[in-house]
Amino acid sequence: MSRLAASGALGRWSTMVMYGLVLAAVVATLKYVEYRFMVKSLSTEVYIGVVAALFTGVGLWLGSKLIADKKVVEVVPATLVDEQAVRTSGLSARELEVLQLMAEGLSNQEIADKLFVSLPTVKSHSSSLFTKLEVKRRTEAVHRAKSLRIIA
Amino acid sequence: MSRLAASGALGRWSTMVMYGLVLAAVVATLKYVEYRFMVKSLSTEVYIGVVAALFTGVGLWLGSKLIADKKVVEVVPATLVDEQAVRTSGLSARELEVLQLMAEGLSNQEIADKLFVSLPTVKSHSSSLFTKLEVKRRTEAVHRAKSLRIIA
DNA sequence: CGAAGATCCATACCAAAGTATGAGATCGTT
DNA sequence: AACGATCTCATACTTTGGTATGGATCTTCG
Repeated sequence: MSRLAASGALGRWSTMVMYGLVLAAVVATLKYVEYRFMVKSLSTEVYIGVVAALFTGVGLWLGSKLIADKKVVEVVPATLVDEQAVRTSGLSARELEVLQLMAEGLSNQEIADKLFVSLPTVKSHSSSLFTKLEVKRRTEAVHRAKSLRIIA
Repeated sequence: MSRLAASGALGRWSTMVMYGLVLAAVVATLKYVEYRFMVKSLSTEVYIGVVAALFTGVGLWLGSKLIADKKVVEVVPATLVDEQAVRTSGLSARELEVLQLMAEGLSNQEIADKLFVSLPTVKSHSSSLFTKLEVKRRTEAVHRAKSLRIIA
């Protein structure tokens, strides 16, 4: 939905046209005001101020149309893993696997079966994994890993 | 994090000041260019065009700073508890407390200390809690409770 | 009032988790 | 080739987790 909205909101082409038209309209309006009220000497600074304000608004509007939605698509998956954090954690591939299965509530024996290794091996991975995450228990490891976005 | 970024990114006050300074700088620059290159008649339209472009950029930038982050805070809280699920689970108040502390990685002893009860009491709550959630281990309980949105 | 559920605690016992130590095999890199 | 890291496994031991059983209050509700 967001992706469609982002790309479909405004084509590059029509955006440019609209843009030019708005600019022209602003200038025309200012000239008109100047003429209509016989104010010969509206200073350049005033023009610039008005235009600046107006186009800040335009930029804001454009931003909400083009950027906001895009940001959402970037942020929503933030509930997932942060590759950077995974690398920083220093966990090996195997340790990460064990950790993920732990998070799903599996016992060491079940993990061993699923990975086709022995129970001592899983315990070995567990211990080194706990050390790297600076925790003492599996539940703590899971909690920390989730808060660090190392696992989903 | 997002909340801090959203409110701390730009104070209303400093925003206005920056804004005025940028505007002043732009006008000054244009005047300088006009003087420096003896271009007496840079038309008002050119000024306006430049300023419009610049401040569209400013608006865009502001938008990305202020709007994007705001979107984030709207999206994130979607991951909370489902009161209905909590009631349906049949967990008592105390069992729920124990479960929540489990999810934070605390040991039974730590939970006992935090709730000012004995270790056997916590074990008692744990066991009945496991039965109600139909699990055998605390890690499994936490996993299930989270998927059911019984806990955050 | 009496039954039901919740909370609290205890003791005992078994299962699982975690630690310590050591060691063999593989692999990529210096 | 030598080194470090990873993966594997084992054995022994300690700690924590979980079950079973039972008992004591206390509250709520029909």
